[in-house]
Amino acid sequence: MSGGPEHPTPELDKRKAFILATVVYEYIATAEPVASQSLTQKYNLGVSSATVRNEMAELEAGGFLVQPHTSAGRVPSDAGYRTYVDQLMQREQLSVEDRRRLGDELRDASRELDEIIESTTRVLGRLSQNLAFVTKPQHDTTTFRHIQLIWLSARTGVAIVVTSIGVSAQTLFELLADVTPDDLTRLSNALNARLGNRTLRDIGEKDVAAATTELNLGDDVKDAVVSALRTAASSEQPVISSSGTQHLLDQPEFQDLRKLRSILRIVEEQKTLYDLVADSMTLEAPAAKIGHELGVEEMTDFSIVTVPYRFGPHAVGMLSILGPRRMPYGRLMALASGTAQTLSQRLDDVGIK
Amino acid sequence: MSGGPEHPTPELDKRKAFILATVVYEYIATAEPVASQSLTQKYNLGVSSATVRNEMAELEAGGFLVQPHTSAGRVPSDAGYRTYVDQLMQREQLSVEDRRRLGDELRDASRELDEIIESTTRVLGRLSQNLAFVTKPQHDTTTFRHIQLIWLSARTGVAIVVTSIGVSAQTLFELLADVTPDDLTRLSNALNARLGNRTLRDIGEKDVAAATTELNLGDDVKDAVVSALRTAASSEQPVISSSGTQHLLDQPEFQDLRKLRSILRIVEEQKTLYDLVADSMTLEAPAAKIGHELGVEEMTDFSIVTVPYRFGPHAVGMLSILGPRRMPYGRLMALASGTAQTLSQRLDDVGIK
DNA sequence: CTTGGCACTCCCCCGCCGAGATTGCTAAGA
DNA sequence: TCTTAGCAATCTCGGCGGGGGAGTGCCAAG
Repeated sequence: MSGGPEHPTPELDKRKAFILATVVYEYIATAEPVASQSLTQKYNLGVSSATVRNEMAELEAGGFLVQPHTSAGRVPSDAGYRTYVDQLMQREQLSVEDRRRLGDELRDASRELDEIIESTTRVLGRLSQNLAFVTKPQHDTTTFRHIQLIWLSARTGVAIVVTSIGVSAQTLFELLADVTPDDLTRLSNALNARLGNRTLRDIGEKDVAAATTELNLGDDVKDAVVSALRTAASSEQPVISSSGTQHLLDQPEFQDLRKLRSILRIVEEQKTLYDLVADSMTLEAPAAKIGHELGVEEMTDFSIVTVPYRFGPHAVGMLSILGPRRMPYGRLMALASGTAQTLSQRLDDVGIK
Repeated sequence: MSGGPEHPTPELDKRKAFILATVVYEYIATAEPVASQSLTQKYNLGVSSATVRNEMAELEAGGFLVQPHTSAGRVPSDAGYRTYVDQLMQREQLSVEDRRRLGDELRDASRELDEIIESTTRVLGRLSQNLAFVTKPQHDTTTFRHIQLIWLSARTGVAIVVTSIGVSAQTLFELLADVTPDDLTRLSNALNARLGNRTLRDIGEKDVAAATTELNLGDDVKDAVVSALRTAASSEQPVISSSGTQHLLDQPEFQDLRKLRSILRIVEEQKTLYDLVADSMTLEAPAAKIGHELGVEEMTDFSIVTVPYRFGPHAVGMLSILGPRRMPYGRLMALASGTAQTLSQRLDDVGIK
């Protein structure tokens, strides 16, 4: 311990690192506190259980392990998992089996965006044996393709916005003054001519205003269109598809119902869930948030693995797996990555060139 | 048992009926087996507990009550609940409190169909303190308002169908031969002229064919339109919105996780759920299915209350509450009815005249 | 037919105990 | 200085048993 650097995560010597990694690995597999002796028996450590005990005691002092009670084995702490994920575990590739099932199950998915997302979520839930959730694509970086204003009555209509990834929104609108079907058709045409091939994000109010004033239409019409485009770009409360709640019940740590109740509520509410993963949208690699890192009291026993998926060059949504802290990070991160890749691929296939 | 009538539900004399009703009522309230003595204490029966015991023994022989074990009180059987619901309980009105909350929570709901359904589901889940699920409207009895075919590329496009209740479907289509934007516009106009004010159900393939041949468009175009209209009329797998799963965890009978797991799966799958309530769509009053009546092994501990909601003159969907068999049928049936009424009202307000 | 009384049954809670697992510590050895 | 064998101490967990209590069924009297 003499020359050790004073990092927040102090450097671990080789043996400690190996022991920590093994404890985490073993605990993930068995859900039982890991004893020094079982380690020396199962793994070839080259030292006795007494030595392992000493090391474990130091790992506990360093905050990587905790003991449920005096005469029990050790269990990883959040910091222990973190170190494991960041430094110790090997990055896994998607297993052949998983890759096959992923391909199989998504082969015959429909071409409809929503159904693609839903079926991807279901597959991810099933393969991960945890709760999977997927945010539906944000359209703000996708390319505008078409807007159609449909006349329903003198003062009502529907606005439909189509982007390169599909139909992104339909909005009912009400106007203050009468318009004719022809007004709306001409406005649609004007907007389509003007806005083509730009990303939704880049389309501003004045682009719309230019079209409406040209056609002598009121500001109420302009506002309706702007709001339709805005809704299309990103719904204020992003929608999440989720699947696999029942798998959580299988985890031994959730035999206690209290832990489950709040999770179910959070999953239904969606908003908290979204906020938890939102910051992972800009990342390249899969990210794991572990226990307290989630910053939500009720979720300290859970972890979330998140990875963005893309449409074209931009990340448009995220795929996540929610499970016990004791989750197989390596496999799930590989699985999430692989699924995200498959999904991105599929969106590119389906997308409108 | 000699001269007893051989009805499936034998006639109950007044006192038996009252005792059965009270046992059910009491068990619903307490979730504890009901003892003869507690009945005579809490309710003014005018007879002693010994008499009640005799009556209870006969009710058990008749299949209305069961005893968890020899020295326990009685619990209603499915038949007991059924008799209670059909003959014994009083039809409740929506309580003032519930009516107020219903109004409050749905006041500021959006005008978008999906959001109306979602928020109704959430409110129903919250007020019922059980799992609520609502089928999204079937459009086959709603009136056709508009179809718009949007050109995306020479061989792809989007079909949007608007009915009196809102936008009912958007479908991407692919064609075998090139078409121009103008082709699609003219076809849209032709279809709109031809199909206006008919219900989706009444629109047949030949109506579409008439329009496409008139414009010299191929059968692939016709098929695309027909399939869009068909999808709009009724999606083959009806979508269900659900809310309140976490309330099930609060029920004492579901402390056993095994019962919950299968329910969660069923709720996620949606299909079973839909099949269970589908036949209640044609009813006027709220219907209850109790335990075994649901016909699903994993759901024998549950009951479902269902009531259809309408758009205009037709039932278009259903609102259901899923909870323990021991649910307050009277209150929940009133709540479901009231919510359905509110929802129907709201759809009529929002619907396109 | 009703009712008070009573014996009987069964569940449930609680405390107790012993087995087993695992640790920390100590002292000897490399 | 690090490692290791040995050992006492600690804590959990499952099983066992008994007491309390709730509730029933039955009987005999009203």
